Amino acid sequence: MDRKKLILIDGHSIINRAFYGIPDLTNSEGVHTNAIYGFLNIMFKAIREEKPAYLAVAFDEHAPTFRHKIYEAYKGTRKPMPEELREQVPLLRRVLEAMQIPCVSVPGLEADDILGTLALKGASEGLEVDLISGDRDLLQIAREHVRICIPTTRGGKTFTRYFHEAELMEEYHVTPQGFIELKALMGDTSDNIPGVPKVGEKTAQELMATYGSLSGIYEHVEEISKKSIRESLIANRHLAELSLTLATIKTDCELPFSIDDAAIGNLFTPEAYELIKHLELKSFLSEFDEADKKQTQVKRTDMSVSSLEDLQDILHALPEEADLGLCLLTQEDALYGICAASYSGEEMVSAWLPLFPGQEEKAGEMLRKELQEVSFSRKVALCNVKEAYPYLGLEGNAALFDCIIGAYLLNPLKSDHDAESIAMDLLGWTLPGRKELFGKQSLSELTLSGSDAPETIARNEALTCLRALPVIEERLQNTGMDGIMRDMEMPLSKVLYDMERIGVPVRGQKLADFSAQLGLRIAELEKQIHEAAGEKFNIQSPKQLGEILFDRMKLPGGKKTKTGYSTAADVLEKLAPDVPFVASVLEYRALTKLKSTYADGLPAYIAADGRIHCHFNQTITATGRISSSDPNLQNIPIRTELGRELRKVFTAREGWTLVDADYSQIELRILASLSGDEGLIEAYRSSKDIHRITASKVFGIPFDEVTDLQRRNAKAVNFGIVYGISSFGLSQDLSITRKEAADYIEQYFATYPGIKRYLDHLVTFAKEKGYALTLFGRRRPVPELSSSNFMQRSFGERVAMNAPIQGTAADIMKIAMIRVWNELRERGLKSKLILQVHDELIIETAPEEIDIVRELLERNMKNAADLAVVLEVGMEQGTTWFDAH
DNA sequence: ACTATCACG
DNA sequence: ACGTACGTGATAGTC
Repeated sequence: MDRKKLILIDGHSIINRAFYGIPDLTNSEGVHTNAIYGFLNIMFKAIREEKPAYLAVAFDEHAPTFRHKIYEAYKGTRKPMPEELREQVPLLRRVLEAMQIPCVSVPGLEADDILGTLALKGASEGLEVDLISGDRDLLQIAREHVRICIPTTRGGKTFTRYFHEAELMEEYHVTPQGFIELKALMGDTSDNIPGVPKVGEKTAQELMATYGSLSGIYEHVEEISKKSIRESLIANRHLAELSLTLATIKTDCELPFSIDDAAIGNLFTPEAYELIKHLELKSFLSEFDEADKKQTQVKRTDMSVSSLEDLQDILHALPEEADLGLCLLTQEDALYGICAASYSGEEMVSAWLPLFPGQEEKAGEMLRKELQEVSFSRKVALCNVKEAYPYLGLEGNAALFDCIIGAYLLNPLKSDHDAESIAMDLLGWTLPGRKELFGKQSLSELTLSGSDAPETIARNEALTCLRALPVIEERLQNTGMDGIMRDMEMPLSKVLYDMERIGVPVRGQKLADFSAQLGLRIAELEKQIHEAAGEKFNIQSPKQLGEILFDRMKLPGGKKTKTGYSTAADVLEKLAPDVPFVASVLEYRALTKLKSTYADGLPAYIAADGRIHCHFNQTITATGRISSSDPNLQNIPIRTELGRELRKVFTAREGWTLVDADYSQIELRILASLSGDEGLIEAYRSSKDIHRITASKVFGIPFDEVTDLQRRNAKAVNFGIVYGISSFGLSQDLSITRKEAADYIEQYFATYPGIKRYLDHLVTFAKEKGYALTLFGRRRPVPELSSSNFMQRSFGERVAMNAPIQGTAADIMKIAMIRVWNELRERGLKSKLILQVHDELIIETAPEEIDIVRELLERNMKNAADLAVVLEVGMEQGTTWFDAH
């Protein structure tokens, strides 16, 4: 006979996990909801999978409690609960109550003890018990009919590890009782368990493995070979015994609660619906709504296809207007399979075709023919469209829709977007992710072993795209971002793909020469530094360097970070003028940075064609900028003379030229235009040096009498404004007092009152709406604005001021890139866009096209937006990037 | 896996 | 009183 299931949840442990595992979420009133969201996710997942008859959640009476606070000598080291989490606990309890799920808490009892007691009670009453906790302490409760479930949340995805006695034995080589004794030996500062001094994790495990139990260890204590361990064990026997008591979870508490009270009734009550709706946890509402519920359970048919021809027939037979979900399963430029999903009446159908090496070409041909070369427009939804372009091509009539990009636009704060998180967030589907299904195996390994994981992933991804497409489209429309998706991001994805494909030409030999040259100087410096210090140490270790500088050499200015002294450049620079040693360290730092990151780091990325094909990431930044990685070509040195030398290795192909165009002060010009401040707009119309004009106006002196220092200060204020000015930040940058910085800012705002009005408006707007907007309607949520924490809130205010400016600049550059790229193609030019560095574009240009390219670059960049001020573009050219910028 | 540092806009 | 400029990615050291 099957035993019924009881699920017990460790309330505080799981809500903590959820809080730290899920990015900040708020409803439109600013109530934080990420922990509630994560908790409910874990709970619903368990309910779906285990179909329990009973469910209860245990809480400590006062959060956070310190376990065993009777033992005063060992003060707790647990951090206090952040306000953003604290406020969610009572809300969660209300939701649970509304769902008629009992929350058990008893004054004077730890949640652990309640859970232990209930688990054993449930098991003895004939139930199968699942105990869900993020806390490994509960592992000691594992036994027959009691399973410990530990969920892990990463980037919004949740998976669970299950522990019976066997798994415990496998991982820790102990029984549940042994687990308590293990912990008693090694101690646990977060639970205030002292443990035996000198015995850490390793020793404790060895001892337990050898003697089997704590009493076994003490029976044979004289046999322990390590003297220090043996003596500590003997001397601290009382601590071991105390720790054992402290580490043991009670299983025999008197509880005013019986298992019957945990019987699951109707979870989906109207009260719970209202609460969840108010919290705007929309993905859970579908659990409530019967109609929605049916919709997510649309019938699906999985077709297996054995040849490209068969797949082609299926695609060919589809109605012309039918939208598609598509997954091209790729890894490292190889195609492992194709899955297409569509509707057949009310039903969803997915067709999966595994592929073998060598079939790429034919597969691409077929896909282009059936999906792209059609004479009507159909929507094809997929994930990571850049990876599909090699097969689908850049031409084509079907409207490609990248769900990942759509999901990014809807929430650019989320760390990584993938099909599984889209399925969860937008469809309420709980799907296994690649990490779970693939483990550490590659696609080629999985294919060889005949695993069905690739098929599962591909089908789920294609179906998710098919179903998520209308949801994302609707949300983009509701948020006014459908235009950005269609006219900016999707076209841009082609441009970025093409730039990645073409790559950037790099001279490997020059890098090697530069590396050798740096190596010589680094060796000299290293010798010099070690001699001056009087001992050899690792200069690259902030810890060791800090000790030498501030403990041994007694230099002023110690302490800054949590871990110890700060040895950051701005700290050292204040010491450098007086201390040659410090100057050497700074030079050493600069040179090793150049060597390791660039001179030695870049060659690994040079492909067989002599070029670097970096990734231009379209779904990373909070503001809408592109980022570059593997390698990052957007942070190649320029600010120092030596670093700048590196740019000489970026050399156009034989006979060609790099044409480099950059926007001049684009962010400040955007600020002038968006704020409508007449002073700043007029300043730009006069087309004189903007920082000098600002200095002249702010300090009230004639333009020609502005000193270099005054100009530099004005420039710093201009920058500061764009970052969301604060007197502290400015004072740091200029090495002046906060008061002086505040005076500058006040003067600045008096000079340009429109700027002040505009920045205030941006903060008010973001506070009201919960997000910041660019000129083109791109959103950035700013949940920090409703934080009760001053620091966080101030950060939110700066973000509210910066995001529209930085984001609008990013939008304008994206428009320019699309136009430049299109024109290059339409005119059949050979020259190629190869690099973007936020306000700079580089085109590798054929000799006969230089004039054409210069003209079209400048025109398209200038006209990308119609602002109240001109978008000035600077233009240079040269054989190398050094000469062209 | 996390922190400190530093390269760029 | 709080302790910071905005946005990224790579490397080395530390735990």
